[in-house]
Amino acid sequence: MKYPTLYQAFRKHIDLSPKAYLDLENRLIHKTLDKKEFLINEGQVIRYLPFIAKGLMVNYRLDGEGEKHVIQIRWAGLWLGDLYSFFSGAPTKFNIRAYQPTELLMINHETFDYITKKHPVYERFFRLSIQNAYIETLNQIFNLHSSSAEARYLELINNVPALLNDIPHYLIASYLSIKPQSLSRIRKKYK
Amino acid sequence: MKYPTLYQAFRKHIDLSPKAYLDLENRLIHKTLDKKEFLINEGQVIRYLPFIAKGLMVNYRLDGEGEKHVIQIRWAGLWLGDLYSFFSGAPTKFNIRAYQPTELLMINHETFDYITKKHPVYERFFRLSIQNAYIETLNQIFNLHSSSAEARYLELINNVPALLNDIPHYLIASYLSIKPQSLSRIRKKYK
DNA sequence: AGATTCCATTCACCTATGTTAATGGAATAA
DNA sequence: TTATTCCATTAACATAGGTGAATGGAATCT
Repeated sequence: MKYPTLYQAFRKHIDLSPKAYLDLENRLIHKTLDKKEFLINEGQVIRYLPFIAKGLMVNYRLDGEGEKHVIQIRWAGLWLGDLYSFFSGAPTKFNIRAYQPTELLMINHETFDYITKKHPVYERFFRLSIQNAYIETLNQIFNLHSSSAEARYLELINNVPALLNDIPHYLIASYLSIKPQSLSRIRKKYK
Repeated sequence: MKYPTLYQAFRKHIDLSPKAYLDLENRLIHKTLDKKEFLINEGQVIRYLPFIAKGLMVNYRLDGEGEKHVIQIRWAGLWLGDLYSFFSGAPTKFNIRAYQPTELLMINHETFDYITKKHPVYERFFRLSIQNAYIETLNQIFNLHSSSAEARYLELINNVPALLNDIPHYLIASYLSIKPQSLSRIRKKYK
């Protein structure tokens, strides 16, 4: 078993035999990204379901003025990507980029079809994954509605204290939906 | 066929024979809600997947101060509810309420299990539905990040002009994440 | 019908965050 | 190493949206 983190990620949601896991593990595509390297850009079709084995990735969209808006920040142990683009074949609207040296384990369509047919428990896993991703974004909307930027900042660094050292602050500001200057202003209050 | 709207909703995503559709239609639970009647409240477990045949429903969450935050507004032809609560059995954090006389067609667990086993195409439909709901919320987050309240208002009434007559303005304000006074201020500009 | 509650609107004032510009240090490139 | 770009921070000023209070009309209750 080369990637116990991945096995654990599955076991959190489904009852998966080591054998069924290894059947998948042997088919994974391993990909390494340097700091600031892109996994995918707006307009491309994503052909993989990527799991972050190590590192940190940021998912942002560009608005009409070309301004970046960070929608997701994801780290080791999590999936990311654009499920819609993967399943529908439509070009993505997202830009997904590593901000630390990152290792990905990726499932392509062929492997996805194979393992969900061979081990139906994986089908359940991916349905649960989408469901969880959906719930998480609903929470994110609720937070944007109900908490101030300051409160969102405090919650974020409380949950993921390492974040401030791992990515540029302007990306954290963008994720919080404020400008870097405002983030600085908030941070000053807590020094 | 009693509910062509529902059949159309399925046909938008999957290739469904009338026979397979009728097999479901006969098992639907029909529910009528009065104006302002709740479908479900925070803390309850939702036991159905509801489709809106007629009317209009609002989904909101309460924050720590007891303030309502409207997360979704949904109308005829759409599904709603809390997929997470339905599939996991966990109590919901949402309050779902009709704001017009509403008719729902609901699928319970027994029916869900039956039709997805009998007609696997339904399985695909529900995976696509979750996926679409997920994409929609990602868009909602992007809009909250990238557009002003004024721009979000203009987009909303452009997409759903009837909304202003169908629900109280304070709910629209909440959905836009502003106060009713601010909505009035914006509306004044466009008279 | 009359009383009551609810709701949209307006106004004056307030606050959080945006904007523009400047600075210096850190990271990167030559 | 030096030059250059990038980034976090600060400050002064600008603005979108919040707050609290008042008003009048619509809807609901008795």
